[in-house]
Parts: sequence; C-alpha cells; structure tokens
Amino acid sequence: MDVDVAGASTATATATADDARPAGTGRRRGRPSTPVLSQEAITRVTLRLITRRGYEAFTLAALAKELHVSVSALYNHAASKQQVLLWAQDAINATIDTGPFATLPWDEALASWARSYRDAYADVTPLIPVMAVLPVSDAPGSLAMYETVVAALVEAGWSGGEAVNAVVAVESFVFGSALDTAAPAEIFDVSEDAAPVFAAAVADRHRRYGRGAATADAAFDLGLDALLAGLRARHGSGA
Amino acid sequence: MDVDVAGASTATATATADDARPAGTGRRRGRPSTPVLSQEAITRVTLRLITRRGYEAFTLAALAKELHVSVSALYNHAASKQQVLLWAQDAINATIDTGPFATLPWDEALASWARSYRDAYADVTPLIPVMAVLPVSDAPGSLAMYETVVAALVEAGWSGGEAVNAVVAVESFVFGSALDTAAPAEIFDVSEDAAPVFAAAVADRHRRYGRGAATADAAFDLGLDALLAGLRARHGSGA
DNA sequence: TCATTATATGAATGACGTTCATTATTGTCA
DNA sequence: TGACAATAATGAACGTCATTCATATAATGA
Repeated sequence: MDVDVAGASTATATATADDARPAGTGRRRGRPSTPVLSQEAITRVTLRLITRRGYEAFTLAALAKELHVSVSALYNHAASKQQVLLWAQDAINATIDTGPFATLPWDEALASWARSYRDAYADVTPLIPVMAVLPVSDAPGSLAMYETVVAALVEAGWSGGEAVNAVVAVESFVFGSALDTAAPAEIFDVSEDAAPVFAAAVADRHRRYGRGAATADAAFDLGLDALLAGLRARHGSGA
Repeated sequence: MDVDVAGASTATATATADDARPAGTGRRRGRPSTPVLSQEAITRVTLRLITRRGYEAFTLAALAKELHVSVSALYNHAASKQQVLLWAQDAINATIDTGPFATLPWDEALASWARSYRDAYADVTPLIPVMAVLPVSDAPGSLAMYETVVAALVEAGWSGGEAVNAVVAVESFVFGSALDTAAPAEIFDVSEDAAPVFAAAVADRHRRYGRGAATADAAFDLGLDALLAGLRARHGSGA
C-alpha cells in the first residue's frame, strides 16, 4: 500500500533519507541538535512495520529500534501506543480517495469510495477493530473524509440522518470485507462428510471465481452491488 | 447473551452449582477427587467473563480465579489462550438461530439469521477479528451453521458459488456491524467548524433515531434491508 | 501392589507497555 | 552574556501478561 503520511512535504528535512539516523556516530544522552522523532516519522515507520511484518510484530520496542531510538523516547511525542495507532488510522484514512464524489452520481461515487476504503485497510486488518471503534473527533483526515461523503449524499437529497446511517452501513460492510481478505485461502476447506452441500458449494465457488484473494473479491463485489442496488431503490439513482 | 455451552447436560455433574468449587475446604495440591476443569467449564466461564467485564478483563489470571484454580492448571486442558477463544467462538456460533431456513423464504430467513448473528457477536466484539479469520474445519458448531444456510440458498435456486459469496457478503456486513455496536456513543461528536455538513447530519441522525445503541441499530437495519433488496433483485424473491 | 496417568500447584521466564529520575541541548529573556 | 525553562533523548525500574517447568498427589489399571 505504502501510505503517504499527511504533511510529507512539510517540516521534515529527512525527505527520502534511508531513515532517521543522527549524523554524529552514536550520540547518547540529552537533547539532540536535530530531533530524531516526530509524529510524522513515528507514523511513517509504524505503517511500514505493520504492513511489512504484521500487527503482532508491531511493538514499541520494534518501533523504537526501527527509529534508532530508545523506547522511552517515544513517550516524549506520543502519550501511548494507542495514540500511535490513532495516528496511523488517520494517515490511512487520508489516502482514501473521495475525489469521485465531486464528479460522479452519489451511488457510483459511494461504490468507488468503498473500494478505495477496502483496499486501504486490507493491508492493515489488525487495525480494523481498533479503528472501527475510535472517535473521529481528533483525527482530521478521517473527519475530512466523512464531511465529503455525507455532503455528497445530502446534496443528492438524502436526509442527514439517513446519510450517516448509509455511510455507517457501507463502512461496516467494508470493514467486514477487509477482515475477510485476511482469511487464509483454506478457511472453508472442509470434508464432504461433515457438510456435503457446503463442501460442494465451496468447490463450485472455486471453479467459478478462482482461489484465494479472487474469492474474497467476488464476495465483496456481489455484496457491494447488492448494497448499492438496495440504497438506490430507496432513494432513486443519483444526479 | 448467556450462551449455553454445547453439551451442557453431559458429563458435568456440577450442573447448576454456583461454580466449580471443590467440596473439601481448600484442598491444595495433586489430582482432586473430581476434576475442577473441563473444556465445558472453561468455555462457560470464558463467555461469562467476556460478556460481563469485556475482553480486556479476560486474562488467564481472571479466568483461573473465577474457576478457583491456578493459572497453570488451565494448561492441562487448553494448549493456549487462543484455543480457549476458539472454544468460545464455536459455542457462540452454536447459538445462532438457523431455524428460519426451514420454514421461511430464503431472503427472510437470511435476514433473520443475520440479526441473530449480529446479536450473538455484539457482546463479544473483540472475538470478531479472531473469528473472521479462523478455519471452520474443526469447529463443528460453525460448520453446521454454514451447511444449513448454504443449503437453503441452493434449494432456492442459487448456484453453489454465488450462495457462498452471498453468505460471505452478509457475514462481512454482520461482523462490521457488530464492531460498530461497540463504538462509543460519542464517536461522531464533532465541532461544527471542522465539518459543518457532517456535524449537522449527525445531529439530525440523533433527532430521528436516538442515541447510542439505537443509532447502530438503525444503520444495521438500513444496510441489511438494502443488502437483501439487492440480493433479491438478483435472484427473485424466495419461496 | 505399584507404576502410570491425570490433574493440580507455585515459582520462574521473557515480552510487553508504561513511568521515572536523569542528562544534555536549544531558545528566550533579563 | 548568562540564567533558565522547555525540549528531547537515556536506561532502569515496575506491573501485567502468557507460557513453561519441576513437583506433588489422587485415581486407574495391570
């Protein structure tokens, strides 16, 4: 995925440098000439760590090591591990494409948004349960996303309340589907004796849609089409 | 929720006893006359603990205490904490009601199943990411559920492959929605300055649907109706 | 009877998140 | 210029957690 952290081109002089690494060889204590840590650096390395090595590998020790810094130094910038995850959440949400809402009818834009949303989270599924439950208030990237999406629905004639419900519903489907992409390919491998109809249906599914990621995609496509067809039926197609 | 663990009426002599508690006052070491622990007892107390005190409170220490047993004793029965959670998963899935598939048209039965599914998991949201990703093979309760649901869809004329996709899609929506029920009521509390349209929409939502759990329910209802309308449009209504 | 097996125990281990006293550098104000 | 607060790093604790291990004892069965 390789998320571009918000403000990538602002203060950070490190730019494309290999990684935060003090110029002097092995300075030890006290305030360094130029700060090693920042929300931006922490967030960038956090996303890289989770994407490459998975969530279990994401410990503050690993994060600190990657940043060439002591664990306790992290606490000068982040109040907790939870906060670091919040930053990561916001950075991910900032990458979700809301552009289509400016040009396409609401239903097509919503579909496009849902796909972008699922893609963004498929790499970081362990964050989903954390995310799905966290306040949006102090996450500017997430907030901007909701504003755009809900505004487009209201513009198209939805009431505010139903617009939020529709967004939450689509979001729920997206989160669930992103989790599904993390499931092992053999999740439904099952003996014919134990569940004959189900086993046959799973075999048929593989014949039609392939294996692994392809099956998760097929289920997502079917569900998204159905969900949007239902929403359209309720409010008339857009534009 | 109060899940009835599978096999509640089998070997366990404890029956309705307050809790596993050795008859003799404070026996200390060695094999007891009658075993305190069993998969059934561990699973029952696990579900009670998670339901009542939340997932964060579910530690092996807490589990052992509730069972009046040492932590290490648990390892004579379960290989790991993960395994204990797997048992819990299967017990929960066994409580999901698939009865309607025997009598109702597929779409109504699917809706009823989805509601039962969401209710079952709303109390144990932290299990969702564990669950959504775990193989179904050695979980007899889960397997039986899939067999019933898929068989009903195939009976109604769905191809096996699409039936599985539809089930996965509904399941994804259910998991996502169950996560949503765990969100704090103030998750969307936001200042009007930062996101005016969104803030107004959230206010409208509260006016129409109430606060807290009621809003999550409204979003779930809207999404489920839409999803099923879309699936119906694709395959004709049931019966 | 006596070895084996099942089931419990407490103590030790190592990983983790978090706190704290300490140290060194920077920027600001008299 | 010199004092001083603020900033940003450090290593050493701490408490909690899951897991392992050596040990003890009751039940089972040959």
